[in-house]
Amino acid sequence: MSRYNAKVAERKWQDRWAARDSFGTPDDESGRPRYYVLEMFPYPSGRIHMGHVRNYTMGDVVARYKRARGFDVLHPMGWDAFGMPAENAAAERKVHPAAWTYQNIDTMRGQLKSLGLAIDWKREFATCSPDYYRHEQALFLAFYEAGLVERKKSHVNWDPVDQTVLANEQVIDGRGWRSGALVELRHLSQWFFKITDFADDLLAGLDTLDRWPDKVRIMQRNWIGRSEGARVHFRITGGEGTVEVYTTRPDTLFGASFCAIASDHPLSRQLAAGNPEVGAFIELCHQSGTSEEAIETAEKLGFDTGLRVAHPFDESWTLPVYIANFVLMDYGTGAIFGCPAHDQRDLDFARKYGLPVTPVVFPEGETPESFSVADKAYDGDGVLGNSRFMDGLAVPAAKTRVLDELERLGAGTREVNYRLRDWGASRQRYWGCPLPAVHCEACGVVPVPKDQLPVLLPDDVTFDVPGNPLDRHPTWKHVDCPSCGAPARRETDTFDTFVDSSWYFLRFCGLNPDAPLDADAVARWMPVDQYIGGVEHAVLHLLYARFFTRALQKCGFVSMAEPFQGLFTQGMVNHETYKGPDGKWLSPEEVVRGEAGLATKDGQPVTVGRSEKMSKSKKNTVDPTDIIATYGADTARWYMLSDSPPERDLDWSESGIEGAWRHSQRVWRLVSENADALPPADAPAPAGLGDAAVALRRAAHKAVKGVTDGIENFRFNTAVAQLYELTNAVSALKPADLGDRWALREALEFLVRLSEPMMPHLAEEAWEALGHATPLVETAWPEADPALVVDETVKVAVQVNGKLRATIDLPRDSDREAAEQAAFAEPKVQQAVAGKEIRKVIVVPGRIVNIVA
RNA sequence: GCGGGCGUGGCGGAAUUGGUAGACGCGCCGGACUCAAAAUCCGGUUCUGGCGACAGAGUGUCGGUUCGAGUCCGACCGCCCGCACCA
Repeated sequence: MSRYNAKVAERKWQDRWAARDSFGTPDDESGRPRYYVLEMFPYPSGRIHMGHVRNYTMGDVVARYKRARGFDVLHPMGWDAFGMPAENAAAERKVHPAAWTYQNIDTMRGQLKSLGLAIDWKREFATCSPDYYRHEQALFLAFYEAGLVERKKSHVNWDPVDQTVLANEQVIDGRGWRSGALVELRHLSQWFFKITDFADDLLAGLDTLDRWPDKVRIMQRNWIGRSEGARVHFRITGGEGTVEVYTTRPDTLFGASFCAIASDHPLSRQLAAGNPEVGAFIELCHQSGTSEEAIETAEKLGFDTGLRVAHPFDESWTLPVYIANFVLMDYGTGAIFGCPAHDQRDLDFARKYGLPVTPVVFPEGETPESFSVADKAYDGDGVLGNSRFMDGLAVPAAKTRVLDELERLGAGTREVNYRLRDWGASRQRYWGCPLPAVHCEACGVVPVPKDQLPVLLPDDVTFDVPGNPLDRHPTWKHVDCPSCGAPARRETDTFDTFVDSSWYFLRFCGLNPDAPLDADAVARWMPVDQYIGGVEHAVLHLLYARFFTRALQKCGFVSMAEPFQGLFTQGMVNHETYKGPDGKWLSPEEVVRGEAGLATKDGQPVTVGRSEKMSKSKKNTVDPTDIIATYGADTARWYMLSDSPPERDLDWSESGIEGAWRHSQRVWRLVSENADALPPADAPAPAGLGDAAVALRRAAHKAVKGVTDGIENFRFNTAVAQLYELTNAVSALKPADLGDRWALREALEFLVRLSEPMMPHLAEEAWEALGHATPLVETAWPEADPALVVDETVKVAVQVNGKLRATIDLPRDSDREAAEQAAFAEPKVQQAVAGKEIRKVIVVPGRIVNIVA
């Protein structure tokens, strides 16, 4: 018997699959059902990490399984290749972003191929290739014509020292990551996709996505954030104009004690012009960075403008107007009214600035006399009080009433509002798809005509100074206006990389050289049947891709609105963290397992931290290449699927991977030890199988059902457990006669066939050893015999007052009476009910008998 | 801060969706084989008490619904993810 040599066998089968084009995409009308499985394509960061291995292994299991079930499968791979890290590398290491990116792609392609993935590599592309992004530019022009593109001002993080726009992740505690300077908020004209045009449709579409995780749908629903409320006009007293306030709680208007406007509200800016103190406060507000998180967690600050506004229902009641750092200009009208009694943030604000707190909603049993608010706002249901015409009404009725009243008086209107903002899609960076537009003094903004595409990125750029290399390129931006021919300036913004990933799944259907999409191919393959990726993309990427598909539908490119029929979000790969005596992080290779626990190689004690996402900064990474070199791809794949449920985080452990490796060796041993003694591959079942043979057959057919169900339901860990059980059953049988050996062949063949999606190379090698000339990838999935899947007898639990007292074996179809009788016959049961009155007997056939005494 | 999720033996987890909690794997303990070790094979392994048969407790915490709760409801605690220029 030979030991299984993973290195040799994996190479052999990868070559053989490639030679047979085993994973090519059938593009003819085969009549077979089609299945499109896609994993989120990777950013070519340098090397693959375990998260990639997990993601692509899961997709590969689905792809191989569906192929075995007779589907034509599309399973492609590409590269999300534009983005900031390439520019950072360019600045730090003087390597061109393109060179860096393509080098990384080569490395990572090699690593992925070593995993033996069932991918059609002929469809590979990188989004940074002009062959891809020229089509993206064409799509942009179509969107522009369809009115889905808009230019408007929005704010960015500006680093005043580096003179550059910062991404949110480059802002640390309100300072630029390189310069350390306090960031400023700047307004720039930017390009937007009008995703808000589709807000209602994106919301409604969620209800049709029944193969998406509920949590993702809930997150998207909350992100879109549709709310029904009111726009209320607060007239400025002793001056001109109104403050327009959006609220979802107009019922609490009589509890108002102030109004607050955003720091970049037009009124704030107007006031700043005449008052340097206001200007200084606004500047203070702008020093936290633009992220919502930074704004929301910053200390709540307000500035009393001295302005007062009249209450919409009482001219004589005036409220102060504050500028507040927690009011967002992007949401609603950029102004709120504060009702401290019923909103925690307003309450904190009111306490800080000494503003009145008047409760107007009272929980059941409370009255305006009995109820007061101390340091906790009341945001529950109740009945209105202190509220004039709303007194005595419940909250929903009060809302209707106050809206009617506002509209009657012309003091406000009903308004539906969305939290969702338009998609700001332009970036002041080099390594992205150039935005095909020209700025002309006479004609304004002019899109680049279709026949002048692509707008190519210039190669000769430098990264020695911060800022956008396109902007300071000596010649690139100087062009003639496509409209009037006068000298003009090319747009130097590039696309947000989310644009690239919003249509790549459509491009995979068919690489049409002449157009962005191949309509027939898209119709054939879309929508994606199963999309797999991390939850971190639950909102942005997935929402943008849904928007893009709708926009493409509107422009006539595709016929469907929803790109991803099934979605699965997998967990991260974690690893323990280690620290040496000096408090510095240690990598797993630097740590050895000694007698007294973990230590460094020179005997220093090691502190073991909890398991966290693998990251370079904590040095708790494990390189897949090392694992594949040591154990083989199959073992790595198997471990990725075993133990942890796919949606949950997986803890990488050395002993776990060794367990997986032992299993692969065990399967190989069982096959190679038995192969010679087995009856031929297609021998008919001999008559009169013994008990052991029948028992093994039952185990084998149950495994077929269990593994099939596990894969279908994305419960790969339970599928793996089924295969372990089958392996145990196979190794338990010591064949005594031909019948045993026949059953052994069946069980071994099932084991190998069912293992193929998880460990394809070993399965192929074992299949060949079992005497098969046709590779497994061309062999159908087995069918379980229903008669062998169910047992003849079932174990039924007998409880007395909910406590387990006995278990009884009963024929599968026993009725209630038989179960009850057998239960009472048990001595333990007799003992437990002795001297008690039987009040009730609950029988769940095949499950449980519960005697209530 | 807001939104979403998760929590079960020493560890990763399973539990036909309200019906025997702990499948399967890891680790550990004991045994076989071996001069020895590795590898492999067999047995045991939730906790507490007991030599034992057995008894009791037990799914983050507290409470509730039910004949019956890991599963449903309420409150709390802890951890993780996202927050619009990271991808």
